[in-house]
Amino acid sequence: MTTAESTSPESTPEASPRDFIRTIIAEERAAGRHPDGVVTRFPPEPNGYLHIGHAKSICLNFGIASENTPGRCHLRFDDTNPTKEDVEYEAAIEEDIRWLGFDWGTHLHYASEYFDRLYEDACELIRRGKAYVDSLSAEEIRDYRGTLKEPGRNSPHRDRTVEENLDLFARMRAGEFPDGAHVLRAKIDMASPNMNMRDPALYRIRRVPHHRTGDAWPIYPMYDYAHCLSDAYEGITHSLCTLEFEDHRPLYDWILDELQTPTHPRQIEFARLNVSYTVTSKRKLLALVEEGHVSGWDDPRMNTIRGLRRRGFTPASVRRFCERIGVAKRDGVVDWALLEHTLREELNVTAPRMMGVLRPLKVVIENYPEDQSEELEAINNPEDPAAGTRMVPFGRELYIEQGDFMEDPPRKFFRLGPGREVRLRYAYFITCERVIKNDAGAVVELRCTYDPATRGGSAPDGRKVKGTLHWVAADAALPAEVRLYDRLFTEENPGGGGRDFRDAINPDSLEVISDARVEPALGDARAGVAYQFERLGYFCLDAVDASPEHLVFNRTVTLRDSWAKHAKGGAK
RNA sequence: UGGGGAUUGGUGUAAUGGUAGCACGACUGACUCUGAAUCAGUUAGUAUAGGUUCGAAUCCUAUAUCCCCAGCCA
Repeated sequence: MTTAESTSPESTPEASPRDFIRTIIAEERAAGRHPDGVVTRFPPEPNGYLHIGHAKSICLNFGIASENTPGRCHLRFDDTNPTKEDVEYEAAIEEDIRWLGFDWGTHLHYASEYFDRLYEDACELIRRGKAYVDSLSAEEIRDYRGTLKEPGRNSPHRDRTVEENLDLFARMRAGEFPDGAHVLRAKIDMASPNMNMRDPALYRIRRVPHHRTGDAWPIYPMYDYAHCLSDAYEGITHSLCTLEFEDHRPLYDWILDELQTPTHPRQIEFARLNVSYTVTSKRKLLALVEEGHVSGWDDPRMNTIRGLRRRGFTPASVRRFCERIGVAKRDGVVDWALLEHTLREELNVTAPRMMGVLRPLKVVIENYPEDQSEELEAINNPEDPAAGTRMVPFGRELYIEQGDFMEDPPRKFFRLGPGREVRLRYAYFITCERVIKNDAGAVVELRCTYDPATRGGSAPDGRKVKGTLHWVAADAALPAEVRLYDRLFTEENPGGGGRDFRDAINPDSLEVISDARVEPALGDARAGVAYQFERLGYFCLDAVDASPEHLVFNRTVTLRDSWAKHAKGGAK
């Protein structure tokens, strides 16, 4: 249903395409192509968990499909190698994609569901004289392939007759041969400058059960053969993949052309996502898990979708991030800070404010009546009046942040110090009168006075204080464990320059604070909900380790902190 | 001269022969009951060398640099 393209100037149907792929598609559609809609696919191999890099591809494929009605995006598991894959990963992958906010409807597919069809098409290729069974060993095939600069040589088995090939291939399929005895190869050109065209393998013998097809097959198709045909079978119009497959496109097209498939999807390549201070390679991610550098695939420091989720990132912030980074063909590294930015951007307007003290320093208000306590009203979210207010208990004994007091403060320090007056947020102005230290000379308690007239946080006489501190009432506050996460690597490109990425692992990527105190309202915190601990950052209840008796909060991301920068100076 | 791809501020990304723009970051300042947010501003770019043109990030020529390819992995 091609819409009549109006040439009238007022017809600006949609925003212009955001990237070169969308531009290509828009041009094709303007030319009347894809009348039945644009069909894309996300084709993970079920051999690992999804990470932030996959999120880019997911957002791209599902995004383009939804923008090009009546488009659709399939989820297809590329399960052609049973020695590496497992159902365990499939459920996790589906869950992660759904969490990100995408839906493939009824289009859940598996390359393995096409095994019969793929086999028939392979026979057809043989009949057309375009494929042959080779009986060279793997080493011999490698040897015959030549090198990047030298052409390969034809296999001695290259000229077997169609009948002979058909018979051998049928017997491969029947399970007559051991692994490695034969391989089905495309007959293309052993002298091609493109290594992928030097008679690539199409099928190999693998006498292992497949997690979906069981013992039905002793032979399995290779990626290059299965992928393009799966795309064609499903009516995919655009097969979007990463740059390293650019060299495979001639083969992708060759197979579809030789088989004269009814449709011929267009493969378009784009640059994979790299994010600074992280790794996005299955091998490295797996090593982090298996070698115990992290607690698992969902460790909040991992850039896996599950890791980000447990850490407290939101689906919308990840999607927004993927929009911001764009899609192009240039290899690059995106700042991790951009992901943090999109997260803060969202959480700032959605997250309820709370108060929590990470490193408690006791404060006694000497002129506050013994045995008195009260509740003070606090705003839940200044960015969202509809979020309302809550009551926070206050008393004679409080905890403030150790870092909010300095015995000998520098000029620009706005917080508490001997003789200084500050505001306790939503409570009172207090003045530090005395400092109590332990035998080691460490400050363990502050004796302060408060001004009853400043109840609520403002002074009737109009006097100002420079600093406002967060606090909790000593007896009403809840104990909590808080996990402070920092980047997992100390280098922008871990393992760059040929070094081992393990050498760049940040030994301080996790700091556990076991005796933090949080305001009582946090006792009702639920996993998956982000809270802003005022002046500290965004936190969420840990979905795995927290319980009603033992609160555990993950710090998702800190608030921007211009004081910390100023104070640290040139520190790293 | 194996083949393929890429090159725009610190980072990512627009501009397809006509004002090099946007975002992140960094830095200033204003405001502030979060040193947050918000607001205002500053910073900084077409890899190099030629050429075509009234005019070049864009077209042409050469050069440089980086990435990918020699799995019976995807």
